[in-house]
Amino acid sequence: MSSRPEYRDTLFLPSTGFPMRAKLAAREPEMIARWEAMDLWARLRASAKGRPKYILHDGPPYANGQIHIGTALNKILKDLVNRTRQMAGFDAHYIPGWDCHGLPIEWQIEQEYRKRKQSREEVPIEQFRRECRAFAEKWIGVQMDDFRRLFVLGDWAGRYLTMDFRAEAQIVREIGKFLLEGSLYRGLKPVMWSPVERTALAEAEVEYRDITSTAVFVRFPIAETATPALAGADVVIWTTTPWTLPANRAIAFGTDIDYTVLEVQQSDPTSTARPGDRLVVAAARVPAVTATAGIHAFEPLASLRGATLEGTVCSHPIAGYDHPVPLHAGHFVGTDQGTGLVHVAPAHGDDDFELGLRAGLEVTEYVGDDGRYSDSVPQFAGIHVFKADKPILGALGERGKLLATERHVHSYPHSWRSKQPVIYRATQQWFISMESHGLRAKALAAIDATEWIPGGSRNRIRGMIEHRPDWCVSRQRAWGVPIPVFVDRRTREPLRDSAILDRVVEAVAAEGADAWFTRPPSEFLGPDREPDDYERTSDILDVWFDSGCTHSFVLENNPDQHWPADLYLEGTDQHRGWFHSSLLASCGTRGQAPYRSVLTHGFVLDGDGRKMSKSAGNVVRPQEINDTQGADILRLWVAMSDSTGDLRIGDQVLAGISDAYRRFRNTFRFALGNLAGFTDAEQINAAAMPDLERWVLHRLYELERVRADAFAAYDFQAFYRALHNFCANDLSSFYFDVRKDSLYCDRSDSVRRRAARSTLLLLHDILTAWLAPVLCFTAEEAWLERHPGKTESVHLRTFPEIPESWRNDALASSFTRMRRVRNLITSALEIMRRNRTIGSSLEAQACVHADPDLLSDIASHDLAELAIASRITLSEEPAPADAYRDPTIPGIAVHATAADGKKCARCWRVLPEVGETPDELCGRCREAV
RNA sequence: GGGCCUGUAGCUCAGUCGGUUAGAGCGCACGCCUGAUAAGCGUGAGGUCGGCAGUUCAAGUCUGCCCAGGCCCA
Repeated sequence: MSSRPEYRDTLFLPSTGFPMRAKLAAREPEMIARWEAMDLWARLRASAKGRPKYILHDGPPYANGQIHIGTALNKILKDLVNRTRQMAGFDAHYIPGWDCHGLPIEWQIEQEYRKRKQSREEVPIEQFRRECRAFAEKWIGVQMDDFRRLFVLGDWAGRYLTMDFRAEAQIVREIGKFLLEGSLYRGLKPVMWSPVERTALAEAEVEYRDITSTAVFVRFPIAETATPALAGADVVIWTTTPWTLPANRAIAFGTDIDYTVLEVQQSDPTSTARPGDRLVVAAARVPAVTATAGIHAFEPLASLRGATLEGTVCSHPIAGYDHPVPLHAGHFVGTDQGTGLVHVAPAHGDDDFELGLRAGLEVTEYVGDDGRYSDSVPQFAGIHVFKADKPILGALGERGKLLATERHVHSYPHSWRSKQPVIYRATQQWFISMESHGLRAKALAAIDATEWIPGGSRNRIRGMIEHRPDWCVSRQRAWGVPIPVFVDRRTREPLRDSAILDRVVEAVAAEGADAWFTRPPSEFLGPDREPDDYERTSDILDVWFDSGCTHSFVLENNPDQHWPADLYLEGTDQHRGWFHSSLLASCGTRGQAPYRSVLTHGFVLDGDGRKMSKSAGNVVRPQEINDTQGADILRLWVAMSDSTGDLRIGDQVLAGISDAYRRFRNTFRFALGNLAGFTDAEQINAAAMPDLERWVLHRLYELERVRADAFAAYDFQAFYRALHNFCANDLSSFYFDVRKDSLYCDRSDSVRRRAARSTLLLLHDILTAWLAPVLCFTAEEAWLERHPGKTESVHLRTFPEIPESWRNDALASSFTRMRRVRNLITSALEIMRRNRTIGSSLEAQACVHADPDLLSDIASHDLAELAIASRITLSEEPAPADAYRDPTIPGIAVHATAADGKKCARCWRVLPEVGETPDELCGRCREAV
């Protein structure tokens, strides 16, 4: 039984230059250099010339920092879409872009000034804008390097920037359309205002944090009422923002809320509530309010429904504020906290403003840009509103109107950039009306006409569009596209003149948005208008308007693209961001959405499903994965995750991805190793192949259908999971394992070996194409191993045609049954292995006992070959008692024993024929050597 | 607090119209092989289907509530 080492040299053992260890982190950059040297992008475009276009329009990342794992996910997903569409026969010309204007960049430049103890006001606006531009350029370079390191294919040389002059000019033209149409209007509205940054903020620029405020209970004496029970009483309001009290113009009550008029009988000596005082509060709040105010005993005098309060008028509690304070119904009033009576300052809240509109209240402009009360404000002029608590409380106390104070922790809006609290403040802003020209209706219709994946996206954006207020597009900042409007000094009306707009667009296209600020107004106004009659708007546009216009300057009038885009693909946060602003900008100017489909992906969480944050220390950086494991690992993670929901990434997840990667890689390695020296002459066609090979081809046919369906639905995970299972289940543990004997030991001219090698070639050909979109580097490496050439690339290929003739359902179901029997045999062998009767399965033989009808099906297969045993016999006789059975597979048993005969010194099978000659070889091997 | 979404094995995911004992791959444990070798093969363990209630002859699947997580908003 001794094996003869010299026979090793007569075998065809695998041989390949494709290493088992990938060394991706080191090799990937070399491969990128090679693709750039061969100008892969230009070759791709040339090869796709004339094919139908597929346009995925890139949502521009913001150019102010390193990319994070979410950015990487987004770009890799886009790349998967583009590559799979390109390989499916489309011309996928992808133009990446960047969002360049806006507050975050301005803020960083200002920070640099602050570090140098320099004020921004000392710097000319052109210089400031120049610095912002340089800052954006720097980060665009950094981000582009990272994207290219991930091997995201795109027109990097032709990338778009929202700060390109032609982009800025087009953005001016787009806002100009709203101006000329009349839906752009100027209005006074409370907006979120950051006193630190001195600008209005969009909701997207605000984050909520918990703060502790001094909440106050304030008494408003009733001055006029038709209800006798109210005479002489004080209405008590509660607010967490005492600084808004000077702007108070009304008090809101709930129509259906029950209120109590109570008379104080006994109170704490420190309390401002004196016996005999009468107070009005919601019945539900009486216990809380009296407790806070130190009222120990009281008498409820009357109880009345909110509606009866209408018509009652209070006087203002602070000296010097003599205006009446009427009571009005407000739908926003509740009794969860406070007093059930809400102080209304129309200048300082949305609800307040709306109530003020209905009730005809004055909107005060008491607070300036810097957050200080303006000079006209009695008592408090010049005081910053965040430092106003003390003087306001003092003024209330002077008149005995401060009933109580308490510390109150609540969530409050902050600028996400400066982390400083913001205020609601009435300011002059530019708005795009949702109603005046039917924008809301157009947008809703466009939502219905768009495909949303997953389906929940439609509901989400619909709800937002249905309820959103008019779009506030102005910002009192410098780094952005100007709102190109002249306002008539006398009428305060914006000038709507297309000739002026044309001149502005032309100037911006030539010298950038600076032109608006630096050119004399007369150049734009033309000879017929007197510059002194008009005021040039200095506001710039909300950056969401910029990015909402990318479709117009990237897709339209571009022969490489088309409008609308086939797909927008962004994270789920973009329902309120880019999906939203693009929809409004496009519906307002073109009446339809700029996209046919919108695909959304989730957010990346850590290994435990938690949000990543610097403070939690659970941030996974894509750059680090590239530099350690390789971009192919990161790409495979994307392809094998369900990106419609949130994704997890962490050591354990990445370890799993690495395992999957190794399976794919070793599949390539096995095929390549066994294809050494393979030539066209050796190849045979499918019809001449054994059943085993034809079954492999059938499986490829099935996978092709999964592939086509999955890619069409952007469900990459479904296909790559199926492919991974195929490599593990069907190839490695079955087909490859079975065919090793033939590949290593058969004569080189045997049909069986030739069929196996032909199949390996097909597998190599098909799997390199199928994996090319994901494992860009590895698939290329495997492809070049058989197709060397300076300008050769797997990425220039399309998906191979899989012939319908490979389909063989009957064979497939027969194989399914056979593999069940095979499992039974391997289980039986395992028992012998435990008993130390055998080690290798080739040391065993087995007899399969079964009913005749079962046997006839099994008999069509060479079970010894398929189960890698030395002999399998079939018998209709009842099985011996110690035979292996599986209760779930009735009517069949396997009786396994040590194989009869001697071990062939070359192929290691144990056969009776070995030893008949002195060479200790089986018949097949004797002939082969 | 509101809107949208997610929750099945340690991980990544299947699970059709409600219908047998809930599956796969990986990982893990144990064993084998040493001719894919920092590989390969086999066997096995592992689940209160987030929880509770309801509808039903029957619920991972339908309904309600709750819990946890995410995005957006307040």
